[in-house]
Amino acid sequence: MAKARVPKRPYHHGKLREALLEEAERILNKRGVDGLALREIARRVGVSHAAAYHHFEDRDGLVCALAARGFERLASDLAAGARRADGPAGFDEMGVAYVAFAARRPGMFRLMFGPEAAAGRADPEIRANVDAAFSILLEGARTIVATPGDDRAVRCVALRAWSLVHGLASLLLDDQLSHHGLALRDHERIAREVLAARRLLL
Amino acid sequence: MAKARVPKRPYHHGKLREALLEEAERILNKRGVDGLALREIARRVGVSHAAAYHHFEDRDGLVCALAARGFERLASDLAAGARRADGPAGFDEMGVAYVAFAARRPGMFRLMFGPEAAAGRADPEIRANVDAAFSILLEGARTIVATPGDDRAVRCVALRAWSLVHGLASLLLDDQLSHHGLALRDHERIAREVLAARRLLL
DNA sequence: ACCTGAACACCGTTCAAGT
DNA sequence: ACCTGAACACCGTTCAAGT
Repeated sequence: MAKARVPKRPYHHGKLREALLEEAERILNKRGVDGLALREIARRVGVSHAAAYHHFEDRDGLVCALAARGFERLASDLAAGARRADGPAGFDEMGVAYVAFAARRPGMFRLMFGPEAAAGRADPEIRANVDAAFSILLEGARTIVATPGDDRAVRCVALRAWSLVHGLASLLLDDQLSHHGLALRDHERIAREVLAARRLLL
Repeated sequence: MAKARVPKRPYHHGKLREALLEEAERILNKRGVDGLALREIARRVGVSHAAAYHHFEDRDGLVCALAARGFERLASDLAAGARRADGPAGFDEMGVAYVAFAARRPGMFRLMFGPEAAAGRADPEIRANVDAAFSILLEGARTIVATPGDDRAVRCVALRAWSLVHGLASLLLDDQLSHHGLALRDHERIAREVLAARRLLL
């Protein structure tokens, strides 16, 4: 019998970057950004701890790459939300979708807006995804504003709406509301209640 | 000449807990929660790296103690804000004060609501301070609601207002708005603009 | 072009021992 | 009651060397 000559994994992984990001996201969902350790990710993917540095500048580089993916998904979730209803009601649905995104992916949500991804705010890949998400928000704001041509008014409404849902999502995730009988699991009902002030954002 | 017999610092520090917290806050303001290292804090206070464990259960314990101080200051800032104007306008001032607190102490603000202080949400010392801050918010909400006796309505307004200012503060700190011409340094003007929808929170 | 192992300078945490 | 030093098991990051 010939000895096992074929190594289980070839020296070159082939799609290590992808594999690292996927493993990272698994850990992110379970233990949050602070639980993300480059060495552990490499270990679990079955590669040396130094290998990751051929695909990311450093730990923050990987965090930024994750953030880029997050904003991509957020944009698509927001667009899907807007499609659930016509006109102004579609804007409410976007808000509900925003909070739902945070509730479904708390680790990712915190990572996207956290200080470790701050370096990536300038990165063109991330910027493009962030801008895409923001454009969807602007379009939504345009549908509820009295003068859709007034860009300043549209941006003001968008800022209020973003602040409102971002704050609600953050407070829910950070467990600040459960002592007032508002549980994370009821995020959809709570979001609708908070957004009932919609025409009041104007 | 007698040799220096009096040690610079006695074996027992006396108020080590205080000293550690103060040094921690200095670092917190400069480098954020992630920059907080128990060993470095001890080193700078001039004490062994294990000494801190006689005053805090672990690193999260120190973070929670910092959070308790933070909520105390937030409550006093909010109260001071409310005193700046009578009636409903006082509620706006509270919102401005909330955002100003975040802008002045970004590291502290993030720590207070971040995942590392999550363990402390149950701690009675922190709870008392959080509840004190929340009570001030509720009182403010009561002044702008049409039916101050309707507790449900008051809490709903409070939640909207809190979400709005918390979201705005977070987005400003996390540098999500600077690309839209909204700089952290203009936090007061921006907060007033966003809060101009006050009577619309109802 | 991509991956490895050893090395370095940090951490958090524990614990027996000192004052 | 409070503090120390050594020890352990982790990190992130770098770099010469391997394939």
